[in-house]
Amino acid sequence: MSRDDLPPEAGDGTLPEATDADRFTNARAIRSTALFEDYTELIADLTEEFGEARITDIARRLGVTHPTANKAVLRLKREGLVISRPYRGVFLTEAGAAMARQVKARHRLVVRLLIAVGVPPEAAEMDAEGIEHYVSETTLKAFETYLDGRQ
Amino acid sequence: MSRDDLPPEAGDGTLPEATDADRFTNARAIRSTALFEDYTELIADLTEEFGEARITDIARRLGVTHPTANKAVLRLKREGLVISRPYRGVFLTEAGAAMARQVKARHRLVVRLLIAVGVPPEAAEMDAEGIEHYVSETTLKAFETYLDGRQ
DNA sequence: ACGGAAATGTAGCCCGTGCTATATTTCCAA
DNA sequence: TTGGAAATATAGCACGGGCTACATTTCCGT
Ligand SMILES: [Mn+2]
Ligand SMILES: [Mn+2]
Ligand SMILES: [Mn+2]
Ligand SMILES: [Mn+2]
Repeated sequence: MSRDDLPPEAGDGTLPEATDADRFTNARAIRSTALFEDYTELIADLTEEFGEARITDIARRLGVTHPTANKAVLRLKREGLVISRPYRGVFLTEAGAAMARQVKARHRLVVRLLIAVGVPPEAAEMDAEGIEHYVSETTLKAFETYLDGRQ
Repeated sequence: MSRDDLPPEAGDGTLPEATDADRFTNARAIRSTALFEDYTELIADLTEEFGEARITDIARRLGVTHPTANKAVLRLKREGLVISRPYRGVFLTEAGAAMARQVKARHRLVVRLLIAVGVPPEAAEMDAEGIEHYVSETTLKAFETYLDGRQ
């Protein structure tokens, strides 16, 4: 039952295959940023709609309590993604706005692709909320190419 | 700046749209089961390869330390997904095996679809590790239909 | 102008998911 | 057979991300 011989890399000179651990490690790394992505995207939406993003509105749209949203905003602030003053609205920094733009683009593209392969729009919108965070640049490019190529 | 008038449901008799909060709540729920899904799938793989799933092998394949894997196995045990005796291997219960089968099928289907729309296999495999957990039954069905329909 | 309602902030709890350090057990080779 | 290496278990720390309860501040209608 020896399994010490699982190839950590190929014996020859070739690049090692992306190992299982790489995949899982990648997924864990993404998981830790997914929440920030959802927050920045949402704050961008609210700011566009109302001129500011209030804690209460953020919390309601996310389906969490406001203390939860408040804590998350503190983390966002710590990471330099938003600015805010006590008892006032939350606003994206340039870094936050950049993240929001990128995430929103990914979100839309994922929804479009899902619909293009036959997923009902409702389900596409629902599933995309999770999927969007795990779609790499490479895959995004492929989605674009696919969508362009079909008319 | 009044936003108390955001429609919680449509004024008429129609079903309320899946609201933003629903989407995020759904994604949060899935996030909390994704780890179990990866573990059961991996334990099934190791069991098939070696006749048992050892903590060390689980940890190495996931790219975490063995105390982390050990703790996770305790949670899996608590949820009735695995059985194990101290200092021995880990084995799936019927429920765990069922989860593993379902997750593996989803994993493969997601990879196949990504490749079918032009994603390079390497990237497909990488991204699928995260995406797989967020694909609903409805979307899975659509993937199957799409893949069948293209020859 | 002010009093109550709404919004925001904070404290403190729970549990998950990672880690390091250390103890214990099992296994294998000499 | 036994001693050391490998595997496993456990303790304890950190932090994320959820909650409730309560304090504070802001806002608005009378
Ligand atoms: Mn999302
Ligand atoms: Mn999104
Ligand atoms: Mn996975
Ligand atoms: Mn998988």
